[in-house]
Amino acid sequence: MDTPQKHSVKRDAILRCLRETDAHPTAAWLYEQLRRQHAGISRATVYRNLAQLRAQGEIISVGNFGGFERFDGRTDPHAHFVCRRCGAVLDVDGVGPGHELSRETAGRLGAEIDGCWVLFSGVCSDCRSK
Amino acid sequence: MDTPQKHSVKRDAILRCLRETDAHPTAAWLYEQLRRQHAGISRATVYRNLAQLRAQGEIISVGNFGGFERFDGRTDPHAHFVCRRCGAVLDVDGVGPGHELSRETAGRLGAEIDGCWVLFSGVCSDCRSK
DNA sequence: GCAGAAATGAGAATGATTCTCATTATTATG
DNA sequence: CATAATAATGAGAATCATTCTCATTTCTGC
Repeated sequence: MDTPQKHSVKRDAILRCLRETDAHPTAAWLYEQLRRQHAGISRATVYRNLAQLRAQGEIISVGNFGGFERFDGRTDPHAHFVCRRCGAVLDVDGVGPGHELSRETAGRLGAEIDGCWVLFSGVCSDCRSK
Repeated sequence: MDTPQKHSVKRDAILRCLRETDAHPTAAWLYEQLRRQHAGISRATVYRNLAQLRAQGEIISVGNFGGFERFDGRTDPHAHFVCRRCGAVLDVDGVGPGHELSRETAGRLGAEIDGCWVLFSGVCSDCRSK
């Protein structure tokens, strides 16, 4: 019951592309990449499939930074760091409210929690040394 | 050295408006509120002053949800919860990587960290009981 | 009061994302 | 294998929150 989807070469390619990088790309970046292998691919296809993959839980959105949504092929719980100078988004492992904290928060709010994002911002190593 | 700004009635009103609510409003919502007290106020003024207040650290942005940026007049460290059904954004206190964890993360990344966001998503109490 | 800096309003411009719709794959079925 | 039903796609138009422009007004220090 998890992936009752029919086959789509484009969607597969988008997912593969997203899993092969840790750059947390934008839709525009993915579009440029996919254009190489799939001449004539449309932006609409990229956006549509990103939305669908996210709805299926195959990918997540890290957030919207500077007007650009950033996607991630990693779906296991992990945090992120965004550099406000160059815009790079880095993975941060071993940080963040785990299931326990989410459960506690859910109880307090009377809400059903199904997602948690932890984001740090600052200036990355590369930008600091410039 | 914190607020070397000159006086601006509009900016003061925006800040006051934002501090009087815990709804984490959008720019559009603030614009509608401010129109009542300040007839003829322009959207540009709202956006410009929000940007300036954020740059000064007087307010923060909770994030961009559904294409709308949500602002918060509370600047002390606290987490948020966003309902993916109704879009409500709620404050969540007593959660989140504190300064210690940020310092640890910063060390690992070689980065300078100056901000941290913790966001939960799910279905809020109100929406669940419907 | 006066000059310079900052703020403002009105509306145009921007640009990422979404939508439309005709066409083309893909799947299920007889 | 046809063939109908469903899903995916491309091209480009449409959306719409946000930003920009620029002429005008307000504020500040002197």
